[in-house]
Amino acid sequence: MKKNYEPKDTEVDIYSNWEKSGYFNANPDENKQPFCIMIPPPNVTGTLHMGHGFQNTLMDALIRQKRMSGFDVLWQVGVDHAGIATQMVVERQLEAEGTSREQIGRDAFEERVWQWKDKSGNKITQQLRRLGASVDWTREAFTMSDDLSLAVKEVFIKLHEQGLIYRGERLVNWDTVLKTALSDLEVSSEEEDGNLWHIDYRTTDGELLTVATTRPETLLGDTALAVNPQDERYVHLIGKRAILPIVNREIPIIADDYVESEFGTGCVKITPAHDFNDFEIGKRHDLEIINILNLDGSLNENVPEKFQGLSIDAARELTLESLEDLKQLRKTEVYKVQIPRSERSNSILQPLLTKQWFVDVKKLSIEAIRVVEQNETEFIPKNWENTYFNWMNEIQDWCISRQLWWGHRIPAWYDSKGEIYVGKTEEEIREKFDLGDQKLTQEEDVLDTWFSSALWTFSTLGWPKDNNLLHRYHPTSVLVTGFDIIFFWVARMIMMTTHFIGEVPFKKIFIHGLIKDSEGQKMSKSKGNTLDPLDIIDGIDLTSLIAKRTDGLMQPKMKARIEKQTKKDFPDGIKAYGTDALRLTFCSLASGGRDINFDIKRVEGYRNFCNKLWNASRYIQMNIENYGISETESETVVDAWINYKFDQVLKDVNKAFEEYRLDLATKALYEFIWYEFCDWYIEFCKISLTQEHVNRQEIVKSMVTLLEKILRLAHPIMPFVTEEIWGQFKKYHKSESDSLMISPFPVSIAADTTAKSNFQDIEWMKEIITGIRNIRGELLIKPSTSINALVKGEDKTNKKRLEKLNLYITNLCNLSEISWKTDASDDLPSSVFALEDLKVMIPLEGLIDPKEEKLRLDKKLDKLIKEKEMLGAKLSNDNFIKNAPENLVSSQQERFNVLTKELENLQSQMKEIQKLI
RNA sequence: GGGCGAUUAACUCAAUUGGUAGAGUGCCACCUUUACACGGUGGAAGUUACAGGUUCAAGUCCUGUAUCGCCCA
Repeated sequence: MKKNYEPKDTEVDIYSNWEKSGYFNANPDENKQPFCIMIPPPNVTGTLHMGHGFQNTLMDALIRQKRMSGFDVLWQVGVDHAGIATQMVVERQLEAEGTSREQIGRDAFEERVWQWKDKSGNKITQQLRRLGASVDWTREAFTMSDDLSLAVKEVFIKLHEQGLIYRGERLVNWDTVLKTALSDLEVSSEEEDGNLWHIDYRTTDGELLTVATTRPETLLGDTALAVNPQDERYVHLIGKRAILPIVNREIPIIADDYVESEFGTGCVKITPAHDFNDFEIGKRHDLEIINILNLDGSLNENVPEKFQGLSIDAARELTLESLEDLKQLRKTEVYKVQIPRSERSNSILQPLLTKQWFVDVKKLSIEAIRVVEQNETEFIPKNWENTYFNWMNEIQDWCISRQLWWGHRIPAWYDSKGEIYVGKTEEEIREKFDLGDQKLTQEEDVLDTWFSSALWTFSTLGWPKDNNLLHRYHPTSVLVTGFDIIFFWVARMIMMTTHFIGEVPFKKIFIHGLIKDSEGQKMSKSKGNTLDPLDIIDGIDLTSLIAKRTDGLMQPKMKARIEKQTKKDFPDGIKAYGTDALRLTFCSLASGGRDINFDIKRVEGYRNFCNKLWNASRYIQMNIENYGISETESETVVDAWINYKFDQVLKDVNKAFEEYRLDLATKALYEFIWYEFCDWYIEFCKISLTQEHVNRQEIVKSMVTLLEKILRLAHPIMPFVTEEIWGQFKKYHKSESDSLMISPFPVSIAADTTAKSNFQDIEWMKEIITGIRNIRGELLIKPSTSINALVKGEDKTNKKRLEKLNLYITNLCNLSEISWKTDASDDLPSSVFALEDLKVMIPLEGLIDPKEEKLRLDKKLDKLIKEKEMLGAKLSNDNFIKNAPENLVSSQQERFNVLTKELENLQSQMKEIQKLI
């Protein structure tokens, strides 16, 4: 074994061995209980980011723990087709070739997308392999595959038959660059600098009123002015008519509660065709809806001629100029405005009235609410169900059509009169509706990618085909996802699945937080603070990291800032920490909070931890080489102690997995491996192995057996280093498995009373050792100086313990001798510490300066006296005795007695010390 | 405007039904001891944002304030 663990040497090979051996694959025929997780499908265009890394690490840990615990595990993998994103990628390619999708046509374009997918669409799945994700690659799914498309078609047609899908004219978020409707998820609304313009209107009676707006150009499509009905300034105007400037159209003045009197002038313009709120007001007051935009965002024929064909920006300028000329622009106020932008094209989105397809989700939501209310599916942590209910109770119809060429084309046909027919194929429709050979044209639109994702849990299992695996893996065991897509995905899966399958898609919903940078900022390309999980695994130098972060920025001016920040945060780039260190970090951060500030220093700590485990193993291996290994294990007090401890940790880890608290599982592992296994157990073994009379080979065997158990326990969270070590020890532990990842997870064994008493003996010894080391450390006694120690006390068990464990104590504290003081003579002036009724003394003997010892003792005494006072107050409080649980009272009383004894011992020694000063 | 969440050591995070606050990193001292300096031993460091309240007992429950963040309108 190398002196340091080098993840690079092993990880890729280990993974490909696992994959080749078929260990990841589900085995539905086996007589095992099923456990199933559906991966939240990443975009086919995507590359692995920290969120993926985090999420997939959690899933993989859960999956591996279940697999080792004897479940038939299915971790379903796959990607979604990412309508817009993918289309944009291929369009950019075409542009580079000097052509366009319009030029090559729809069929050829689709062909090109498939070509792109085959060639470049598997980047993220390759990256998942680097994380160690043990997904079943043989079942990899794709939302545009034939099987999944079949499910999409089936669902669409059924919903349409049931009257739950309709086509209608509604306002949608319209991207004027990409010329398509967008989902709410693709809209990012941020505050930007803008203006609030105050515009004068006149009523038909000649009265003046001023309206404030952030979008003056939309007045060309206004069909009303509105005020709050309670607003006394305007109450007399309600019902009158005003003249729209520039256009000179007469519009009504209406009253609506929506209007806030405090906003602007308290009088607002209403543009039902281009504002979501105004649209609702328009419906309430039966207002005319005038659409003034073309699909590309230019102004259409519904505006005065000089505005026609202008862009929105140009129209705004001309509107303001015209108002100025008319002397109707009263003032311009600087104002912060929420601007909704397309995450795809970064263009400002326009609410636009277009014909779209919608799902009437209100009816689907009833059952979806019930199953969560009645805990048929359960959010972890529980409080996320509030978010879910809030959204469900105010649910809006879901716009599922997109004006794209990449996606599931809507299975609807129109005849020449515009009648709609929905069905699987044109032939089927002709027959079903007896349409003869009249001309039919298929709907051009495709479906929202989320529509196919909503079917993910059952479409990937083979629905609607008969020979599907739903009976085995559905409902799936748990969904692992971020809270940001509870609406877009989780809620929609629950609706679709309860409606079509009649059961919930998953029994548990494990919601995790979002990874932010170490300062709590959201990671984003434009901020230049992203981290690539693979860079943490493989390492990256500063220059490359800066290049990566500043490449292809939307705002080039950020470059200098990003460069500076990156130099500050990562002055030496990022070291290669390996996958296990990253996974440990992710798991340790999975505590249920909603923001996770990722600090690279935590990774370093866990990298060191991997190395620690590696080196402990290396030490054991050296002993095998030195002494050989027996078939039987030693059964010493040390073995009993560590096995007892291991069992406790195993219980903690199991509990943590049950409760989805991987942070606690990680913590338990870390503390056990480092602080018990390495710091104590191996140190004890070192000492045992120096003894001539012991059976060294048996001790070595014990070490190997324990190590192998530890590797099995730790494997789900740190799979690579454990598998590597396990493999190196295979010929010694002789496990029947071919691989650690398919070995059984450790099982708890009931400890007997001897084991418990042995356990307590060692715990007692650890305190003695720590106490002596504490004196050595604080009084700066050189490690190389051998000293004497005396122990005095009444308890006979302690005397026996000391005799039994003398060897360990003397070695680990570098004592020449530790002896039980039996005679009644006065104690020598000593440095001392107290453990219950014991007094452990290190005689000064010119070794220790009494003044130093007095200082040290003063500090200890202070602490103990304070604690004793506190306890005393508590115990003399009748209310405490009366109300507190009995076991607490007795334990506090016990602690009080111990303190009293310890203080006595320390104080008597203090007197001796003071004589010397 | 409505809802939700956060505020704990210098930094990043823990703390099981209320029972005397713990890790990692960093810091200080000592140690180059044949597993590991990606290490060992010891140490310092917190008025748990603030102000009230409930309770024998509050980081934990309640009310209010401040700051920050997210979602919805």
